[in-house]
Amino acid sequence: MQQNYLPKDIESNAQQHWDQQQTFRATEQSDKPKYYCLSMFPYPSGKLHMGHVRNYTIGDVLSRYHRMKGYNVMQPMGWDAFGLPAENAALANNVPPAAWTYSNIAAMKQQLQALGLGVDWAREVTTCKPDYYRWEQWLFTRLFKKGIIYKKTSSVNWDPQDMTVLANEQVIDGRGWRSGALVEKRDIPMYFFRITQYAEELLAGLDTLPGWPEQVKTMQRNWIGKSYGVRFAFPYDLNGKTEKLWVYTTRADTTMGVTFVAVAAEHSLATRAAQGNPKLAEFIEECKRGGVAEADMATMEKKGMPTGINVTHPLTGEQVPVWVSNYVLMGYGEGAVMAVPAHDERDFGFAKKYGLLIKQSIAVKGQRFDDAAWQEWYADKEHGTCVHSEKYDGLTYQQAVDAIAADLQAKGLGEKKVQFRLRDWGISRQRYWGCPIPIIHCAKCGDVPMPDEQLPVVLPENVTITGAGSPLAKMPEFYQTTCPQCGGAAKRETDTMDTFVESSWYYARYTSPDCTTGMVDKARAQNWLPVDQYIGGIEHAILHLLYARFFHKLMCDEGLVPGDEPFRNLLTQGMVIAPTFYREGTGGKKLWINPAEVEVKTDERGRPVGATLRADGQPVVIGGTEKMSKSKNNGVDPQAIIDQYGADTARLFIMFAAPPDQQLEWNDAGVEGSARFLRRLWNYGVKVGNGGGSAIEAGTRKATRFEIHSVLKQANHDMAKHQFNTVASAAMKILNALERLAGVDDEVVKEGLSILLRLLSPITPHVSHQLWKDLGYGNDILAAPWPEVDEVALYQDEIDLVIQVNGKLRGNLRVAKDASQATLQQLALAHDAVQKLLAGGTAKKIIVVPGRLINVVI
RNA sequence: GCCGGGAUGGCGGAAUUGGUAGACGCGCUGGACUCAAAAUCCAGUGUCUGUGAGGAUGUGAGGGUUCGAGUCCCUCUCCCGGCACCA
Repeated sequence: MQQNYLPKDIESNAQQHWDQQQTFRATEQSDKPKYYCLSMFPYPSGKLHMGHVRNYTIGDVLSRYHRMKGYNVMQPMGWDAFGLPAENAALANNVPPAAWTYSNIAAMKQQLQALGLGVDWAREVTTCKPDYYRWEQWLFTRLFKKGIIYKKTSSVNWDPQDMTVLANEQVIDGRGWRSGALVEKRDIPMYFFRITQYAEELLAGLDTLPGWPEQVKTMQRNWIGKSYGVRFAFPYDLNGKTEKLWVYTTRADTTMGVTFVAVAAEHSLATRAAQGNPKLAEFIEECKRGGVAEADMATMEKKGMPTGINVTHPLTGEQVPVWVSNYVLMGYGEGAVMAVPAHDERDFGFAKKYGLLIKQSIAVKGQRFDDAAWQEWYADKEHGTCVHSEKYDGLTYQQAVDAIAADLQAKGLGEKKVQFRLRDWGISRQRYWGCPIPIIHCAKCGDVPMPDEQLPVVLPENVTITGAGSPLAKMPEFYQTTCPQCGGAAKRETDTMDTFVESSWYYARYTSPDCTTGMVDKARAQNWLPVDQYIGGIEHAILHLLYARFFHKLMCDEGLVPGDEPFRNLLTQGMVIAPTFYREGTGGKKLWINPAEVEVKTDERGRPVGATLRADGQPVVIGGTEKMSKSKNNGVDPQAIIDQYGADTARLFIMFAAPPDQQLEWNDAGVEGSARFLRRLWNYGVKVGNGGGSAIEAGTRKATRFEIHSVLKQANHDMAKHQFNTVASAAMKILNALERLAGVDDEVVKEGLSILLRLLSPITPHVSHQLWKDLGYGNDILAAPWPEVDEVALYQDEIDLVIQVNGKLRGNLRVAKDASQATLQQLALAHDAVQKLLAGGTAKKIIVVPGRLINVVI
């Protein structure tokens, strides 16, 4: 046995052992229950970051823990390989996206393997390879024929200088990130998944997922946004014909308070009104400026302009003006809203700004409307009743909605309607590095899906990226083709798919990554699905997880996968954040400095008082602590830690630092502490191996066993709830307890160390593996059972109780375990501290919490 | 703006879910070992006050419920994530 802790040797030995034994190859032939443990696959950016280390360590801890608990574990890994950064890298370094991606994959795979993850690499999936995306294209054609995929126009960010479509991320303060030109909205044709058809199912499915965090389910529910309302029309006259302006509202009870109607700038009525109204046309143009991101739209100053068109209120017959406004979104409902300034905060603000009429139609307990400022109760639908609403006066919310909906229906002008906030999923991207959309445009036959036998449509990999439009659109050899239906000349679609499509079904492909006859091999998919544990960043709470759930339902409809939901249990990990440092450059521009190059000075209490750059010893400014990012240069490279301390230290630190679902602040100092613990563990192992020391006395042995099993009990509880930081702390407590013992030649040491090594092995598998073998516990710790608590060791006949007076701690009391309430009350009253505070008086009340405390109220 | 989270010593965090606030670790202070340093080991470490035993105070701010609140309720502040083309 090595005298010193040498992580490099230990780790390569352990990894070799797992390789040779093919320990992590997962097979379907097993009599154990299956456990499919999946971490969100990485985008191959080139280097592992701390978020990856955290994500994959969590997954590996759960995998190894379940393996020891007797499960047949499958933990796969792959690459979310298509995406925008590859095109950006191509622009910056003049490397084809494919070459860049493949070399990143090779580098990251090596890093992941160095972490010692128990991954079945035989199941590796790479989404940019035709053997993967051909099945995505296959599903696309199926869904296109079924009508689940359809085509319509939609708004994108347009850079008028670079003549290219920009991602929201590439729009900075309303300008293109490279050109600096003001971005415009532009309507282009795109393919959409009809996810709204599954809205009800996606919503209901959330109730079948007790293993998901409540916050994620709440976010998804709100995102789907089911609302019960009324869709109705304001009739108006157009060239002698009666037209209808449709709106949707969840507050039909306030219909009598409508004073205007607002439509989105893209609404057909706005377009029509702008003809012959240059000012309005100009305003609509102005609304088209800026990007399409909702956060920007919603924080914009609310602006509007009258159309000059009046419509008829369907109940009162009054004329109400129609306004165009930037606060109405074309994508939701009808792209038009009835405005009730008295009972909607946004309408109120708008009406105040433009001097529009405000008409109260609801009152809570007779309260009078005051149009000077917005009051909470204006929008109170629980307690309000209709006022100034003619025949509806006195009705409550539900009564008024029912009555008004019925009247509108009788007039043929509306009806109750369930509406979803969820929009159909647009998947066309005007980019190169993505999965080609398998459609051929034929002048005669229209949009023709590729026949199965012609799939895949292979993406050419040797291209030059210019930043202006997709290279595919400039490659006749790619787009010139013939129509599969009529055989005439036709043009291949040059848009690619949203990369969310690839990440929506990879979890299923892992079950049979080699399948050449379909998306998945049904038998193997049936064996492994659903995923038992999914682990990934909280930032994926809505989009990715919703799309993957949607895809599972689509694949289920194709008979490919079992069940309704893909992920039984979900663990959302918090982000890794780090301090930022900078210096002011010319013009106040901040030059960000990596934490690794900075020396932080602290005072004698350890408080940071300043920081200097190691290179020149001159001060730098300490910025905030933020999400690790390239732009703030505060990313910490995990490789440096693995190289210096080994993978076990890196894994232990990241697990010990915080519970997995919590945000984690990176701090190098803690790494040192984790390394120190593993060194201590190793040294203790060496000491036990050598044997010796004084004999352990029976009382000490009993107390130590009590301590170890108490800690184990808590640790097992924490493990079950995925609180790995306290599991690590439990391991430290056990080592502390063992080190306090005078000798090592004792059963309690053998037992304690065996518990400690097994408890630690999911977190620090290499050192645990080596010590387990070296100390003769067995050949492979992974084959050992998970340690269980010996309840006998936990038996005590006396316990400590806390004595409180008026809820404040005043003393302790050692009592027999089964002492009666009366005895305890008596003992408490007799306690010195209680006597002193009672000062001869009597206690008002004595509260006994069994096994915990006695509170004397005086 | 909307939706979802979070805030506990100098720092990361713990608290058996309403019952001893600060486990475990980092840092810091003092000591041992050493020619010295590193490493290691021992002791101390929320704040204020007191020579001391002790006392007071303390979980973002303010209020409330309770014998008892970090935990429950109300109001507020700040920070973080998402907002449909970053992944």
